[in-house]
Amino acid sequence: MPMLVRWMGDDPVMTRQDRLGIFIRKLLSHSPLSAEDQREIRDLPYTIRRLEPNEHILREGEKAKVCPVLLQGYAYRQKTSADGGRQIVALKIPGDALDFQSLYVETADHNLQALTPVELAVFAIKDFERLVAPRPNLARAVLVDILIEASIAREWLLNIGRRNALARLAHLLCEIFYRVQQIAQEDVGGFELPLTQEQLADLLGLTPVHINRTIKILENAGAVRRISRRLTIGDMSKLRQFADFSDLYLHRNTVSGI
Amino acid sequence: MPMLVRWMGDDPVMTRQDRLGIFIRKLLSHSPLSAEDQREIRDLPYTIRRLEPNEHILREGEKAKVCPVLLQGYAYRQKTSADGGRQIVALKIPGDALDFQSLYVETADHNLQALTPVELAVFAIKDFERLVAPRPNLARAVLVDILIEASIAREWLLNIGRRNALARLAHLLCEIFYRVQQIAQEDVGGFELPLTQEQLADLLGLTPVHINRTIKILENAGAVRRISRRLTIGDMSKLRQFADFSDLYLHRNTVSGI
DNA sequence: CGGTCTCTTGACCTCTGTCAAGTAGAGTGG
DNA sequence: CCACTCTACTTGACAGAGGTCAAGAGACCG
Repeated sequence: MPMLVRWMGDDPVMTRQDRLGIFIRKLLSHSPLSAEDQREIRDLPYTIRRLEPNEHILREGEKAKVCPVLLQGYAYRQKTSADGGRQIVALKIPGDALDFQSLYVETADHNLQALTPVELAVFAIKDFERLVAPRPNLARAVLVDILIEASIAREWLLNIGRRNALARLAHLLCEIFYRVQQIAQEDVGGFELPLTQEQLADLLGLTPVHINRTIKILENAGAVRRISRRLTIGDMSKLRQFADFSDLYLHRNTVSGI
Repeated sequence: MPMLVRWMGDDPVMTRQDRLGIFIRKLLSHSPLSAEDQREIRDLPYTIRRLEPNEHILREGEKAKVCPVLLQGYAYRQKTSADGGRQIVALKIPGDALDFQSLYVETADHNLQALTPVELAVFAIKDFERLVAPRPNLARAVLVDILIEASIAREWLLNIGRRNALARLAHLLCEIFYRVQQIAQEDVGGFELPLTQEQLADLLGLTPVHINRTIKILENAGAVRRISRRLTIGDMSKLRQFADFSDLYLHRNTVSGI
């Protein structure tokens, strides 16, 4: 395992409550929660589930019976067109709740799968609902989480609809870096991307071959580095220039109300 | 005004409460609301605001102070890239709430503008919050509304990322037809699109010239018709074939729980 | 009836896709 | 430690969908 997961703690000393720390940190990054709110989350019963890359967490058309939160690894939402084209429509990183949607809507409209080996904390929907319903702060945190994911989807629409391959790739890398940085407890300066070029292609509406060519441009410009096959950020400011990146759409610590 | 707005009622006999009917109908299309819930909405104070095409309802970076609902006309969410590329990231039709997001998040991450001449019902955020907070059914309806918009954004990602121009355009036309049909009280068989080719281009990540070429293909196939400049559906089943369209992602009448 | 905004069309260009062959790591078994 | 295999990456030649440019034609509007 590369350093990417170091700060996610495989530490056997961690208690069950500790393991949810990353989830709480994620929620706190956009919503204020009282110490009691946090404790209530930590005290919620859950089971740990581990999946291999590309295993399904939820399938299009299904009804979810549980509420999974990503503790380790990456996951993605994916849809396919009739002619087999695959599009990844969301990328989830450690700390992200994977399926708040199923708390409120009957059937899944996309496939939810593990991208890397993942570890999930799986709550029962009933438990989660009972927790959130009477606590406005938590209900709001869930809502804000949903809204931020929607905002990211809109930025992706702009990215895929209007930016060329180079800017598109740079933009995605910037976003991942910012998001990982946000939930990491330490600096993630040189973190390594666990994405294959095929996955990058499916994220960006491009082909693997063109991703390869585009990475090389970023690499030659020094914006990105590679150790063997692993992609690493070389020069963030260069990357941002390529990307036309602004983090406004990530809504970091910009909650209204309380 | 073409038949498109006929069923939206400019009828002067309509009371203030009546005018909100289309909003309630939209909410009912995905969430059950008691008669009392509905009355509470109708009794909420609001002001009417009319805007011309492309006028801003909300600007990126701003904080909304009101909660607008679209009564007549179309509106859109839009983002631009550094090199001036414009992408429409959401299309709103009569009955749609335009900005539930601002109830929960500090700053707007996109521009919200009128596409045609529009009529808005504008609620005060405070009023709306006071209405929704103690009513779980209404809170849930707001949430489901937000989730369905997010689902549409994901389908658009697939559409723009993986479908060619022909399927892409056909898919958008199918979606608009289904959505308009859903809130219309009568059959909207031959309804006319109020979109220019440039707007279609900005919706689909294409150029106006290519939209023009693509419309002609659909027209020659009989999937679409044109009277002067106005686009009309010619043959829905053909259009669906071009589009690889399934309406699952619109989540029509598929709510979980109460 | 001139002005303006769309739409239309053709010629040409280029970004990205396709195909195909080859290379390099990572893992496995001997 | 060395084959062997599998998967991912790399590269080049070529193709094609969609973009760009530019000029002209239709609508619509005062």
